[in-house]
Amino acid sequence: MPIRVHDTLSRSIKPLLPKQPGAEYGMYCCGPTVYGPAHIGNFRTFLVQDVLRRALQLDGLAVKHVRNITDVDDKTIRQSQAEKISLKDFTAKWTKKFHADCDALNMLAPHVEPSAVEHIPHQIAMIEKLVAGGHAYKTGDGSVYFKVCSCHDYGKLAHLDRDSLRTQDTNSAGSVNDADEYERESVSDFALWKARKPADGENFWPSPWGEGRPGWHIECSAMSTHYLGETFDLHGGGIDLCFPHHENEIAQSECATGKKDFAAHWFHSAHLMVDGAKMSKSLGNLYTLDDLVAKGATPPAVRYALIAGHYRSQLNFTLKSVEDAAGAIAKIEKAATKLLEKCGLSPADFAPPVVLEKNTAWGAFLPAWETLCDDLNVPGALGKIFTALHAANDPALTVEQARADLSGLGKILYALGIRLFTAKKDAAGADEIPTEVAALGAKRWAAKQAKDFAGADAMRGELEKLGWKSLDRKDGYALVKL
RNA sequence: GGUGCGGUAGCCAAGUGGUAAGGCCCGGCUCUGCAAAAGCUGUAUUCGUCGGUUCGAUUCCGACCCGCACCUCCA
Repeated sequence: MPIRVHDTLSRSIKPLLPKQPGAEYGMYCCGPTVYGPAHIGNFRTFLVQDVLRRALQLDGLAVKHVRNITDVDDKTIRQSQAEKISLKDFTAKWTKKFHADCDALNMLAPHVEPSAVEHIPHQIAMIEKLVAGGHAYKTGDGSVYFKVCSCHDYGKLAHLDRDSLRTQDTNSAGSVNDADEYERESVSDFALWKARKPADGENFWPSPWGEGRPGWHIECSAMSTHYLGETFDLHGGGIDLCFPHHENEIAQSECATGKKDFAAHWFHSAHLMVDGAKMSKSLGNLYTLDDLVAKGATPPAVRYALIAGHYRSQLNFTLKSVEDAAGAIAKIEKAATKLLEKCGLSPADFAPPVVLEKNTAWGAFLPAWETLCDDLNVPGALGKIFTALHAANDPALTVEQARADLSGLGKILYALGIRLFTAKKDAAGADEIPTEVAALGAKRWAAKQAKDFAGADAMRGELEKLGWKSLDRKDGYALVKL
């Protein structure tokens, strides 16, 4: 059963299938502009794409995931100059940080991660095609603009009316769109190539139109078609990219190639809100992963919190949602541990996707998988996971059923990118029990066995002062850090 | 003004033309010397408001109220 998700172009839910059975499934996602640490809003989008990719792979598709790095624009240039380092060193630094955060959030690396700067020749080649085809023109300063009126179905993605576009003279920020200032023929025309300006410093490249740098939109068109072909399967990004970025990508790509189906499917995810408000620097609610970790959050819990809402709905992110997520993960771990015990396995054996027998079984987790396949309904799937987990706790469950359930759980958690038992591994070193604590624990246990409850309780108080507590069972106890 | 989305329990969040998944929190029970942990279990006569269609609507239609996003380089 193919995975079905919403397509922005047709405004409908469509199955995700390669053009021919067995063919590679090409998905292109607009990546980050590396001028600082990415914030959790960026990661929500990348995380949703990561879940989609994992699900597609689990469904048997040969996915080729391409996600670019935008490493030249006003912000990267301005910041690198401010720090007095080269653009290359500057963007390398933040690309590295981005990768580290992605790893922490358990995101699969894209198969190809092209840099915009390294693909300037491809961009120039595409611009040349557009100029030759009458879709672009050079202005007096050596810039090149895309001629929007040469593209008859411009606006088809965002469903915008071209006439209103051309007459619009202010943007949402209230600033005036002055066509004359840029020598543009129309305010809706956009830059393909930006002529070199003094403020660019050393950051310019040669082109048939003179020195300069590429416009933002052309980067993605050139890189996506270079790695995935002139028409490919799916293009994704945050909903804000729908217009103008994706609209412009469609226009320039289809005008350059002459083909009308640049991307077969447009996959957009809704924005993240923080504490009920739009994220913004001025509100001080623009969290990075490091910010959250500093507040005590763990990356797995952040991942869970960020994917726990449906991708087409705005998600209101709060610190409490991360705490709730940590509790939910712990609950899954407990139930998984029981299943593992039933099968005679240990948490160390659980590495999604769990390979048991042929690993084809879904067990009680089939409903969760089916829900995920239905427009990537992560919150619905999570609900079905917990329902299945309750059922799996039934003492009457056979080992055979437990193994099937474990296989299904491993697969659905793989799709969601939720790793279990990571905290224990990390804490193994940190939780080393100091000898005095161990001695005190043993003494308390002995007192308790001797029914000296007052003494035992007193020693429990001492343990707590040392930051430890004793979890007693019938046959023994375990010391854990508070 | 244009385009689009949403209002479901204390919080978060699915879903369906036939009388509301799940998570967090909270309550109860079991277990326990007491706790903790763990397991079980309980909590929306109700799904923004008002109409309409229907045997029946939270789910379809209309109106309204409220909130949100995008509208030229923000994921």
